[in-house]
Amino acid sequence: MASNKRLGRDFYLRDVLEVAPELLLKTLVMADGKGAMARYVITETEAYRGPEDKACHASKGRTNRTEVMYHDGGRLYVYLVYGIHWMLNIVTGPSENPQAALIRSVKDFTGPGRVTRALGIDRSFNGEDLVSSARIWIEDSGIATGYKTSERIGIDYAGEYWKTRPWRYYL
DNA sequence: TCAGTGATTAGG
DNA sequence: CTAATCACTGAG
Repeated sequence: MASNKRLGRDFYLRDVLEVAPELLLKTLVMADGKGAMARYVITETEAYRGPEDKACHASKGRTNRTEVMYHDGGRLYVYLVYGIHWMLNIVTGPSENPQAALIRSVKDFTGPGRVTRALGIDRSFNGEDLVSSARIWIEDSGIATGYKTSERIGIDYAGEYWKTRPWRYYL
Protein backbone atom coordinates (compact mmCIF):
# COMPACT_ATOMS: atom_id res chain seq x y z
CA MET A 1 0.00 0.00 0.00
CA ALA A 2 1.29 3.48 -0.86
CA SER A 3 2.47 5.35 2.20
CA ASN A 4 1.06 8.85 1.53
CA LYS A 5 3.28 10.28 4.20
CA ARG A 6 4.53 13.84 4.54
CA LEU A 7 8.21 14.14 3.66
CA GLY A 8 10.39 15.14 6.60
CA ARG A 9 13.37 17.44 6.89
CA ASP A 10 15.93 14.82 5.89
CA PHE A 11 14.49 14.52 2.40
CA TYR A 12 15.17 18.19 1.69
CA LEU A 13 18.57 18.49 3.36
CA ARG A 14 20.33 16.67 0.52
CA ASP A 15 21.93 18.14 -2.60
CA VAL A 16 19.47 19.60 -5.10
CA LEU A 17 20.82 17.28 -7.80
CA GLU A 18 19.42 14.39 -5.74
CA VAL A 19 16.25 16.04 -4.53
CA ALA A 20 15.04 17.61 -7.79
CA PRO A 21 14.70 14.31 -9.69
CA GLU A 22 13.27 12.53 -6.64
CA LEU A 23 10.46 15.08 -6.45
CA LEU A 24 9.04 13.57 -9.63
CA LEU A 25 5.84 11.62 -8.94
CA LYS A 26 5.65 12.89 -5.40
CA THR A 27 2.39 14.55 -4.38
CA LEU A 28 2.09 18.24 -3.61
CA VAL A 29 -0.81 18.73 -1.19
CA MET A 30 -2.67 22.02 -0.65
CA ALA A 31 -5.07 22.37 2.28
CA ASP A 32 -7.64 25.17 2.21
CA GLY A 33 -8.08 25.33 5.98
CA LYS A 34 -11.68 24.14 5.83
CA GLY A 35 -10.93 20.46 5.57
CA ALA A 36 -10.56 20.26 1.78
CA MET A 37 -7.30 19.15 0.22
CA ALA A 38 -6.12 19.26 -3.36
CA ARG A 39 -3.40 16.90 -4.56
CA TYR A 40 -1.01 17.42 -7.46
CA VAL A 41 1.53 14.93 -8.78
CA ILE A 42 4.83 16.61 -9.66
CA THR A 43 5.93 15.91 -13.25
CA GLU A 44 8.73 18.37 -14.06
CA THR A 45 11.44 20.06 -11.98
CA GLU A 46 14.71 21.94 -12.40
CA ALA A 47 17.75 22.28 -10.13
CA TYR A 48 19.40 25.61 -9.29
CA ARG A 49 22.60 24.96 -7.43
CA GLY A 50 24.69 27.39 -5.42
CA PRO A 51 26.51 30.70 -5.94
CA GLU A 52 28.64 29.29 -8.79
CA ASP A 53 25.58 28.43 -10.87
CA LYS A 54 25.09 31.52 -13.03
CA ALA A 55 21.46 30.57 -13.56
CA CYS A 56 20.78 30.47 -9.80
CA HIS A 57 19.63 33.72 -8.20
CA ALA A 58 22.17 33.13 -5.42
CA SER A 59 24.93 33.77 -7.99
CA LYS A 60 24.16 37.45 -7.44
CA GLY A 61 24.81 37.12 -3.74
CA ARG A 62 22.78 37.06 -0.58
CA THR A 63 19.94 39.59 -0.87
CA ASN A 64 16.52 39.98 0.69
CA ARG A 65 15.03 38.00 -2.16
CA THR A 66 17.50 35.12 -2.07
CA GLU A 67 17.74 34.93 1.73
CA VAL A 68 15.41 31.96 2.04
CA MET A 69 17.66 29.84 -0.17
CA TYR A 70 20.32 30.08 2.54
CA HIS A 71 18.00 28.30 5.01
CA ASP A 72 17.90 24.57 5.65
CA GLY A 73 16.02 22.64 2.96
CA GLY A 74 12.25 22.31 3.12
CA ARG A 75 11.25 25.96 2.80
CA LEU A 76 9.57 27.48 -0.22
CA TYR A 77 11.24 30.15 -2.34
CA VAL A 78 8.50 32.00 -4.22
CA TYR A 79 9.20 34.99 -6.44
CA LEU A 80 7.57 36.95 -9.25
CA VAL A 81 9.09 36.95 -12.73
CA TYR A 82 8.19 39.15 -15.72
CA GLY A 83 5.79 41.02 -13.44
CA ILE A 84 3.19 38.31 -13.89
CA HIS A 85 4.18 34.79 -12.94
CA TRP A 86 4.91 33.37 -9.50
CA MET A 87 7.66 30.72 -9.49
CA LEU A 88 7.42 27.93 -6.91
CA ASN A 89 10.75 26.58 -5.66
CA ILE A 90 11.70 24.16 -2.91
CA VAL A 91 14.84 25.04 -0.99
CA THR A 92 17.24 22.11 -0.58
CA GLY A 93 20.52 21.34 1.14
CA PRO A 94 21.91 22.44 4.51
CA SER A 95 21.91 26.08 5.64
CA GLU A 96 24.42 28.48 4.07
CA ASN A 97 24.22 26.39 0.92
CA PRO A 98 21.80 28.17 -1.44
CA GLN A 99 19.97 25.75 -3.71
CA ALA A 100 16.42 25.25 -4.87
CA ALA A 101 14.30 23.03 -7.09
CA LEU A 102 11.81 24.79 -9.37
CA ILE A 103 8.45 23.06 -9.78
CA ARG A 104 7.87 23.46 -13.52
CA SER A 105 4.84 21.20 -13.93
CA VAL A 106 2.35 19.06 -12.07
CA LYS A 107 -0.10 16.65 -13.63
CA ASP A 108 -2.64 18.64 -15.70
CA PHE A 109 -0.74 21.93 -15.36
CA THR A 110 2.31 22.35 -17.60
CA GLY A 111 4.56 25.37 -17.02
CA PRO A 112 5.77 27.01 -13.81
CA GLY A 113 3.49 30.06 -14.12
CA ARG A 114 0.47 27.88 -14.79
CA VAL A 115 1.23 25.71 -11.78
CA THR A 116 1.19 28.61 -9.34
CA ARG A 117 -1.91 30.11 -10.94
CA ALA A 118 -3.76 26.80 -10.62
CA LEU A 119 -2.66 26.23 -7.04
CA GLY A 120 -3.11 29.79 -5.81
CA ILE A 121 0.57 30.20 -4.88
CA ASP A 122 1.68 33.79 -4.34
CA ARG A 123 4.26 35.69 -2.31
CA SER A 124 2.49 34.78 0.95
CA PHE A 125 3.98 31.30 0.51
CA ASN A 126 7.56 32.56 0.39
CA GLY A 127 9.47 31.06 3.33
CA GLU A 128 6.70 28.54 4.15
CA ASP A 129 8.08 25.33 5.67
CA LEU A 130 6.90 22.16 3.95
CA VAL A 131 7.78 20.12 7.03
CA SER A 132 5.44 21.99 9.39
CA SER A 133 3.01 24.05 7.28
CA ALA A 134 -0.74 23.49 7.70
CA ARG A 135 -1.53 24.56 4.14
CA ILE A 136 1.12 23.00 1.91
CA TRP A 137 3.35 19.93 2.04
CA ILE A 138 4.65 17.05 -0.07
CA GLU A 139 3.82 13.38 0.38
CA ASP A 140 5.80 10.37 -0.72
CA SER A 141 3.76 8.36 -3.16
CA GLY A 142 6.04 5.38 -2.66
CA ILE A 143 6.39 5.00 -6.41
CA ALA A 144 9.85 4.71 -7.94
CA THR A 145 10.37 5.88 -11.50
CA GLY A 146 12.71 6.59 -14.38
CA TYR A 147 12.92 10.08 -15.81
CA LYS A 148 14.43 12.15 -18.59
CA THR A 149 16.74 15.14 -18.37
CA SER A 150 17.49 18.18 -20.52
CA GLU A 151 19.02 21.63 -20.32
CA ARG A 152 17.19 24.10 -18.13
CA ILE A 153 14.72 26.43 -19.82
CA GLY A 154 14.84 30.21 -20.05
CA ILE A 155 18.39 30.82 -18.81
CA ASP A 156 20.27 31.92 -21.93
CA TYR A 157 21.86 34.69 -19.87
CA ALA A 158 23.76 32.14 -17.75
CA GLY A 159 26.46 31.38 -20.32
CA GLU A 160 27.28 28.21 -22.25
CA TYR A 161 28.49 26.04 -19.37
CA TRP A 162 25.61 26.62 -16.98
CA LYS A 163 23.03 26.72 -19.73
CA THR A 164 24.01 23.21 -20.82
CA ARG A 165 23.88 21.46 -17.43
CA PRO A 166 21.24 18.68 -17.74
CA TRP A 167 19.40 19.82 -14.65
CA ARG A 168 15.83 19.72 -15.90
CA TYR A 169 14.02 16.53 -14.91
CA TYR A 170 10.74 15.32 -16.35
CA LEU A 171 8.67 12.19 -16.88
C1' DT B 1 6.93 36.20 -33.09
C1' DC B 2 6.41 39.44 -29.37
C1' DA B 3 4.29 42.60 -25.75
C1' DG B 4 2.85 42.73 -21.04
C1' DT B 5 3.91 43.34 -16.16
C1' DG B 6 6.04 44.82 -11.64
C1' DA B 7 9.46 43.21 -8.10
C1' DT B 8 14.22 43.39 -7.58
C1' DT B 9 18.77 44.96 -8.24
C1' DA B 10 22.76 47.92 -9.30
C1' DG B 11 24.26 52.37 -9.87
C1' DG B 12 24.29 57.66 -9.71
C1' DC C 1 16.04 58.50 -7.67
C1' DT C 2 16.51 55.86 -12.59
C1' DA C 3 17.02 52.08 -15.65
C1' DA C 4 17.75 47.29 -16.78
C1' DT C 5 16.61 42.66 -16.14
C1' DC C 6 13.72 38.74 -15.82
C1' DA C 7 13.92 30.45 -13.95
C1' DC C 8 6.97 33.05 -18.59
C1' DT C 9 2.58 33.03 -21.05
C1' DG C 10 -1.02 33.91 -24.38
C1' DA C 11 -2.50 36.21 -28.28
C1' DG C 12 -1.80 36.83 -33.28
